[in-house]
Amino acid sequence: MDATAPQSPAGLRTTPSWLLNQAATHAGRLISAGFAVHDLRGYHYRLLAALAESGPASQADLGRRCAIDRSDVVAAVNDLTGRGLVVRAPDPADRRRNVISLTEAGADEAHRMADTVARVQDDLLAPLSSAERDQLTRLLTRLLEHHSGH
Amino acid sequence: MDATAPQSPAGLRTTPSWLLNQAATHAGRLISAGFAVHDLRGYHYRLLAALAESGPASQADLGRRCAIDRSDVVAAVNDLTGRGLVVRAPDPADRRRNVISLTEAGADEAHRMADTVARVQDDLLAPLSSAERDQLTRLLTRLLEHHSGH
DNA sequence: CCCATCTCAGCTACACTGAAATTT
DNA sequence: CAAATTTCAGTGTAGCTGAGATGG
Repeated sequence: MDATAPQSPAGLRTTPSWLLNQAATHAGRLISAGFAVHDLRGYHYRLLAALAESGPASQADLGRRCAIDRSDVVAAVNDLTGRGLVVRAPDPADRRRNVISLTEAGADEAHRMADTVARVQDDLLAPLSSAERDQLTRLLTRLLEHHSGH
Repeated sequence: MDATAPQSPAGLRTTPSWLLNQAATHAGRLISAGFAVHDLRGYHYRLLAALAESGPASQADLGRRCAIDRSDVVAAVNDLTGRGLVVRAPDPADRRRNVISLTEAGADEAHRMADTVARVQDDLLAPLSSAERDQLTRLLTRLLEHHSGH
Protein backbone atom coordinates (compact mmCIF):
# COMPACT_ATOMS: atom_id res chain seq x y z
CA MET A 1 0.00 0.00 0.00
CA ASP A 2 2.19 2.78 1.32
CA ALA A 3 5.59 3.07 2.91
CA THR A 4 4.39 3.40 6.51
CA ALA A 5 6.77 1.77 8.93
CA PRO A 6 5.27 -1.37 10.49
CA GLN A 7 4.16 -0.72 14.08
CA SER A 8 5.08 -3.18 16.75
CA PRO A 9 2.08 -4.27 18.79
CA ALA A 10 1.56 -1.93 21.74
CA GLY A 11 1.56 -4.97 23.99
CA LEU A 12 5.20 -5.38 23.06
CA ARG A 13 6.18 -1.77 22.43
CA THR A 14 5.50 -0.72 26.01
CA THR A 15 7.00 -3.79 27.66
CA PRO A 16 10.40 -3.18 29.29
CA SER A 17 11.71 -6.69 28.62
CA TRP A 18 10.85 -6.22 24.94
CA LEU A 19 12.48 -2.78 24.81
CA LEU A 20 15.59 -4.16 26.48
CA ASN A 21 15.67 -7.07 24.09
CA GLN A 22 15.34 -4.86 21.01
CA ALA A 23 17.81 -2.26 22.22
CA ALA A 24 20.35 -4.94 23.12
CA THR A 25 19.84 -6.63 19.77
CA HIS A 26 20.51 -3.38 17.98
CA ALA A 27 23.54 -2.66 20.14
CA GLY A 28 24.75 -6.16 19.35
CA ARG A 29 24.48 -5.46 15.64
CA LEU A 30 26.59 -2.32 15.99
CA ILE A 31 29.15 -4.09 18.19
CA SER A 32 29.38 -7.07 15.84
CA ALA A 33 29.92 -4.82 12.86
CA GLY A 34 32.68 -3.04 14.76
CA PHE A 35 34.33 -6.27 15.86
CA ALA A 36 34.17 -7.73 12.36
CA VAL A 37 37.01 -5.38 11.41
CA HIS A 38 39.14 -7.09 14.08
CA ASP A 39 37.90 -10.54 12.99
CA LEU A 40 36.91 -11.25 16.59
CA ARG A 41 33.62 -11.53 18.49
CA GLY A 42 32.05 -10.52 21.77
CA TYR A 43 33.49 -13.29 23.92
CA HIS A 44 36.99 -12.51 22.69
CA TYR A 45 36.66 -8.86 23.62
CA ARG A 46 35.28 -9.57 27.07
CA LEU A 47 38.26 -11.79 27.84
CA LEU A 48 40.87 -9.40 26.43
CA ALA A 49 39.32 -6.49 28.33
CA ALA A 50 39.32 -8.41 31.61
CA LEU A 51 42.94 -9.46 31.17
CA ALA A 52 44.03 -5.96 30.17
CA GLU A 53 42.40 -4.51 33.22
CA SER A 54 43.23 -7.00 35.96
CA GLY A 55 46.13 -9.02 34.65
CA PRO A 56 46.51 -12.81 34.31
CA ALA A 57 43.69 -14.97 35.62
CA SER A 58 42.41 -18.52 35.63
CA GLN A 59 39.74 -19.54 33.17
CA ALA A 60 37.17 -19.98 35.91
CA ASP A 61 37.84 -16.46 37.18
CA LEU A 62 37.59 -15.04 33.69
CA GLY A 63 34.33 -16.82 33.14
CA ARG A 64 32.86 -15.38 36.32
CA ARG A 65 34.06 -11.88 35.63
CA CYS A 66 32.98 -11.81 31.99
CA ALA A 67 29.73 -13.74 32.43
CA ILE A 68 30.90 -16.42 30.05
CA ASP A 69 30.20 -20.08 30.74
CA ARG A 70 33.18 -22.21 31.74
CA SER A 71 32.91 -24.29 28.59
CA ASP A 72 32.71 -21.26 26.30
CA VAL A 73 35.82 -19.82 27.95
CA VAL A 74 37.72 -22.92 26.83
CA ALA A 75 36.77 -22.39 23.20
CA ALA A 76 37.36 -18.63 23.22
CA VAL A 77 40.76 -19.00 24.87
CA ASN A 78 41.63 -21.62 22.26
CA ASP A 79 40.81 -19.07 19.56
CA LEU A 80 42.86 -16.36 21.24
CA THR A 81 45.91 -18.58 21.77
CA GLY A 82 45.66 -19.63 18.14
CA ARG A 83 46.01 -15.98 17.17
CA GLY A 84 48.82 -15.32 19.61
CA LEU A 85 46.77 -12.85 21.64
CA VAL A 86 46.95 -14.76 24.94
CA VAL A 87 49.07 -17.51 26.47
CA ARG A 88 47.75 -20.47 28.46
CA ALA A 89 50.09 -21.86 31.10
CA PRO A 90 49.54 -24.27 33.99
CA ASP A 91 49.43 -22.61 37.42
CA PRO A 92 52.32 -24.03 39.49
CA ALA A 93 50.54 -23.00 42.70
CA ASP A 94 47.35 -24.92 41.87
CA ARG A 95 47.70 -27.50 39.18
CA ARG A 96 43.98 -27.61 38.46
CA ARG A 97 44.20 -24.12 37.01
CA ASN A 98 45.47 -22.57 33.82
CA VAL A 99 46.81 -19.04 34.01
CA ILE A 100 45.79 -16.98 30.99
CA SER A 101 47.97 -13.96 30.17
CA LEU A 102 47.89 -11.33 27.46
CA THR A 103 50.71 -11.25 24.94
CA GLU A 104 51.88 -7.88 23.64
CA ALA A 105 49.82 -8.39 20.53
CA GLY A 106 46.86 -9.20 22.77
CA ALA A 107 47.29 -6.02 24.78
CA ASP A 108 47.42 -4.01 21.55
CA GLU A 109 44.31 -5.69 20.23
CA ALA A 110 42.52 -5.05 23.53
CA HIS A 111 43.19 -1.33 23.14
CA ARG A 112 42.08 -1.23 19.55
CA MET A 113 38.87 -3.08 20.35
CA ALA A 114 38.21 -0.74 23.28
CA ASP A 115 38.41 2.17 20.83
CA THR A 116 35.92 0.44 18.57
CA VAL A 117 33.59 -0.14 21.53
CA ALA A 118 33.79 3.53 22.51
CA ARG A 119 32.85 4.62 18.99
CA VAL A 120 29.90 2.25 18.99
CA GLN A 121 28.59 3.75 22.24
CA ASP A 122 28.42 7.12 20.54
CA ASP A 123 26.44 5.70 17.63
CA LEU A 124 24.17 3.81 19.96
CA LEU A 125 23.47 6.71 22.32
CA ALA A 126 23.33 9.39 19.65
CA PRO A 127 19.74 10.43 20.43
CA LEU A 128 20.40 10.92 24.14
CA SER A 129 21.94 13.86 25.94
CA SER A 130 24.89 13.36 28.22
CA ALA A 131 22.63 13.49 31.28
CA GLU A 132 20.26 10.98 29.72
CA ARG A 133 23.12 8.61 28.95
CA ASP A 134 24.16 8.73 32.58
CA GLN A 135 20.60 8.14 33.65
CA LEU A 136 20.26 5.10 31.42
CA THR A 137 23.57 3.75 32.67
CA ARG A 138 22.53 4.22 36.27
CA LEU A 139 19.15 2.56 35.82
CA LEU A 140 20.64 -0.45 34.07
CA THR A 141 23.39 -0.74 36.65
CA ARG A 142 20.84 -0.75 39.46
CA LEU A 143 18.84 -3.41 37.63
CA LEU A 144 21.88 -5.63 37.27
CA GLU A 145 23.10 -5.12 40.81
CA HIS A 146 19.72 -6.09 42.16
CA HIS A 147 19.62 -9.29 40.14
CA SER A 148 23.28 -10.25 40.47
CA GLY A 149 22.86 -11.59 43.99
CA HIS A 150 20.11 -13.80 42.54
CA MET B 1 40.18 -17.71 48.46
CA ASP B 2 37.08 -15.94 49.76
CA ALA B 3 33.49 -15.59 48.71
CA THR B 4 33.80 -12.13 47.16
CA ALA B 5 31.57 -11.72 44.15
CA PRO B 6 33.58 -11.55 40.93
CA GLN B 7 33.74 -8.00 39.58
CA SER B 8 33.17 -7.37 35.92
CA PRO B 9 35.96 -5.29 34.40
CA ALA B 10 35.18 -1.58 34.70
CA GLY B 11 35.72 -1.31 30.97
CA LEU B 12 32.64 -3.46 30.55
CA ARG B 13 30.69 -2.48 33.65
CA THR B 14 30.34 1.15 32.57
CA THR B 15 29.64 0.46 28.90
CA PRO B 16 26.02 0.97 27.88
CA SER B 17 26.05 -1.74 25.22
CA TRP B 18 27.33 -4.19 27.82
CA LEU B 19 24.74 -3.11 30.38
CA LEU B 20 22.00 -3.46 27.79
CA ASN B 21 23.29 -6.87 26.80
CA GLN B 22 23.42 -8.14 30.38
CA ALA B 23 20.06 -6.67 31.34
CA ALA B 24 18.42 -8.11 28.24
CA THR B 25 20.02 -11.50 28.88
CA HIS B 26 18.66 -11.52 32.38
CA ALA B 27 15.23 -10.40 31.20
CA GLY B 28 15.38 -13.20 28.64
CA ARG B 29 16.04 -15.74 31.37
CA LEU B 30 12.99 -14.56 33.31
CA ILE B 31 10.81 -14.52 30.20
CA SER B 32 11.97 -17.97 29.10
CA ALA B 33 11.25 -19.40 32.51
CA GLY B 34 7.79 -17.88 32.38
CA PHE B 35 7.07 -19.16 28.88
CA ALA B 36 8.31 -22.65 29.73
CA VAL B 37 5.06 -23.16 31.67
CA HIS B 38 3.19 -22.57 28.40
CA ASP B 39 5.62 -24.77 26.46
CA LEU B 40 6.16 -21.91 24.01
CA ARG B 41 8.97 -19.45 23.29
CA GLY B 42 9.55 -15.81 22.51
CA TYR B 43 8.75 -15.95 18.82
CA HIS B 44 5.43 -17.66 19.53
CA TYR B 45 4.39 -14.98 21.99
CA ARG B 46 5.32 -12.13 19.70
CA LEU B 47 3.15 -13.57 16.96
CA LEU B 48 0.21 -14.34 19.20
CA ALA B 49 0.38 -10.85 20.73
CA ALA B 50 0.44 -9.17 17.32
CA LEU B 51 -2.50 -11.23 16.10
CA ALA B 52 -4.48 -10.62 19.28
CA GLU B 53 -3.96 -6.89 18.99
CA SER B 54 -4.37 -6.22 15.29
CA GLY B 55 -6.21 -9.21 13.89
CA PRO B 56 -5.27 -11.50 10.98
CA ALA B 57 -2.17 -10.62 8.99
CA SER B 58 0.17 -11.98 6.35
CA GLN B 59 3.40 -13.64 7.42
CA ALA B 60 5.49 -10.84 5.96
CA ASP B 61 3.52 -8.27 7.94
CA LEU B 62 3.86 -10.27 11.12
CA GLY B 63 7.57 -10.55 10.57
CA ARG B 64 7.92 -6.80 10.18
CA ARG B 65 5.77 -5.98 13.16
CA CYS B 66 7.38 -8.53 15.48
CA ALA B 67 10.95 -8.11 14.24
CA ILE B 68 11.14 -11.76 13.26
CA ASP B 69 12.87 -12.84 10.07
CA ARG B 70 10.61 -14.04 7.27
CA SER B 71 12.06 -17.54 7.45
CA ASP B 72 11.64 -17.79 11.23
CA VAL B 73 8.01 -16.73 10.87
CA VAL B 74 7.44 -19.79 8.69
CA ALA B 75 8.76 -22.13 11.36
CA ALA B 76 6.99 -20.43 14.26
CA VAL B 77 3.65 -20.37 12.40
CA ASN B 78 4.15 -24.05 11.65
CA ASP B 79 4.54 -24.68 15.38
CA LEU B 80 1.46 -22.62 16.23
CA THR B 81 -0.75 -24.30 13.62
CA GLY B 82 0.45 -27.67 14.90
CA ARG B 83 -0.89 -26.72 18.32
CA GLY B 84 -4.14 -25.33 16.95
CA LEU B 85 -3.37 -21.80 18.13
CA VAL B 86 -3.46 -20.17 14.69
CA VAL B 87 -4.82 -20.97 11.24
CA ARG B 88 -2.95 -20.45 7.96
CA ALA B 89 -5.12 -19.74 4.92
CA PRO B 90 -4.32 -18.44 1.44
CA ASP B 91 -5.31 -14.81 0.84
CA PRO B 92 -7.88 -14.77 -2.00
CA ALA B 93 -7.08 -11.09 -2.68
CA ASP B 94 -3.35 -11.71 -3.16
CA ARG B 95 -2.40 -15.28 -3.78
CA ARG B 96 1.22 -14.74 -2.78
CA ARG B 97 0.11 -14.25 0.80
CA ASN B 98 -1.04 -16.44 3.64
CA VAL B 99 -3.45 -14.95 6.12
CA ILE B 100 -2.69 -16.03 9.67
CA SER B 101 -5.55 -15.88 12.16
CA LEU B 102 -5.89 -16.72 15.84
CA THR B 103 -8.10 -19.61 16.85
CA GLU B 104 -10.08 -19.34 20.07
CA ALA B 105 -7.45 -21.45 21.80
CA GLY B 106 -4.82 -19.12 20.40
CA ALA B 107 -6.59 -16.04 21.74
CA ASP B 108 -6.80 -17.67 25.17
CA GLU B 109 -3.13 -18.58 25.11
CA ALA B 110 -2.24 -15.03 24.06
CA HIS B 111 -4.01 -13.69 27.15
CA ARG B 112 -2.39 -16.20 29.48
CA MET B 113 1.05 -15.42 28.08
CA ALA B 114 0.42 -11.70 28.41
CA ASP B 115 -0.29 -12.27 32.11
CA THR B 116 2.98 -14.14 32.43
CA VAL B 117 4.83 -11.30 30.69
CA ALA B 118 3.28 -8.75 33.05
CA ARG B 119 4.39 -10.73 36.09
CA VAL B 120 7.91 -10.96 34.70
CA GLN B 121 8.09 -7.18 34.30
CA ASP B 122 7.45 -6.78 37.99
CA ASP B 123 10.26 -9.20 38.86
CA LEU B 124 12.59 -7.52 36.40
CA LEU B 125 11.88 -3.96 37.51
CA ALA B 126 11.59 -4.73 41.22
CA PRO B 127 14.46 -2.41 42.24
CA LEU B 128 13.06 0.60 40.38
CA SER B 129 10.35 3.02 41.46
CA SER B 130 7.38 3.64 39.24
CA ALA B 131 8.90 6.91 38.00
CA GLU B 132 12.20 5.18 37.27
CA ARG B 133 10.44 2.45 35.33
CA ASP B 134 8.80 5.08 33.18
CA GLN B 135 12.11 6.80 32.71
CA LEU B 136 13.81 3.60 31.59
CA THR B 137 10.95 2.85 29.23
CA ARG B 138 11.13 6.33 27.72
CA LEU B 139 14.89 6.24 27.24
CA LEU B 140 14.79 2.83 25.57
CA THR B 141 11.89 3.88 23.38
CA ARG B 142 13.78 6.95 22.21
CA LEU B 143 16.81 4.82 21.46
CA LEU B 144 14.78 2.43 19.36
CA GLU B 145 12.86 5.16 17.56
CA HIS B 146 16.07 6.86 16.61
CA HIS B 147 17.57 3.68 15.19
CA SER B 148 14.43 2.28 13.57
CA GLY B 149 14.61 4.63 10.60
CA HIS B 150 18.20 3.43 10.19
C1' DC C 1 10.59 -6.96 -16.27
C1' DC C 2 10.83 -6.05 -11.47
C1' DC C 3 9.19 -6.77 -6.97
C1' DA C 4 6.85 -9.15 -2.98
C1' DT C 5 5.80 -13.36 -0.65
C1' DC C 6 6.50 -17.89 1.09
C1' DT C 7 9.44 -21.76 1.87
C1' DC C 8 13.63 -24.47 2.58
C1' DA C 9 18.32 -25.40 3.82
C1' DG C 10 21.88 -23.87 6.31
C1' DC C 11 24.71 -20.71 9.15
C1' DT C 12 26.76 -18.04 13.41
C1' DA C 13 26.70 -16.22 18.16
C1' DC C 14 25.51 -16.87 22.60
C1' DA C 15 23.85 -19.13 26.70
C1' DC C 16 23.68 -23.41 28.82
C1' DT C 17 23.94 -28.70 30.48
C1' DG C 18 26.04 -33.07 31.78
C1' DA C 19 29.78 -35.74 32.50
C1' DA C 20 34.65 -37.18 32.80
C1' DA C 21 39.40 -36.41 34.48
C1' DT C 22 42.36 -34.08 37.53
C1' DT C 23 43.72 -31.83 41.65
C1' DT C 24 42.93 -29.47 46.18
C1' DC D 1 35.28 -37.79 51.16
C1' DA D 2 33.69 -33.15 49.02
C1' DA D 3 34.70 -29.24 46.09
C1' DA D 4 36.96 -26.72 42.29
C1' DT D 5 38.93 -26.58 37.59
C1' DT D 6 39.42 -27.80 32.90
C1' DT D 7 37.72 -30.06 28.93
C1' DC D 8 34.53 -32.24 25.71
C1' DA D 9 30.24 -33.19 23.57
C1' DG D 10 25.92 -31.65 22.89
C1' DT D 11 21.38 -28.60 23.24
C1' DG D 12 18.32 -24.68 22.26
C1' DT D 13 17.04 -19.88 21.07
C1' DA D 14 17.60 -16.13 18.35
C1' DG D 15 19.02 -13.65 14.39
C1' DC D 16 20.35 -14.03 9.68
C1' DT D 17 21.54 -15.45 4.45
C1' DG D 18 20.79 -17.25 -0.13
C1' DA D 19 18.09 -19.35 -3.38
C1' DG D 20 13.99 -21.23 -5.50
C1' DA D 21 9.07 -21.11 -6.70
C1' DT D 22 4.99 -18.50 -7.25
C1' DG D 23 2.27 -14.54 -8.09
C1' DG D 24 1.22 -9.12 -8.59
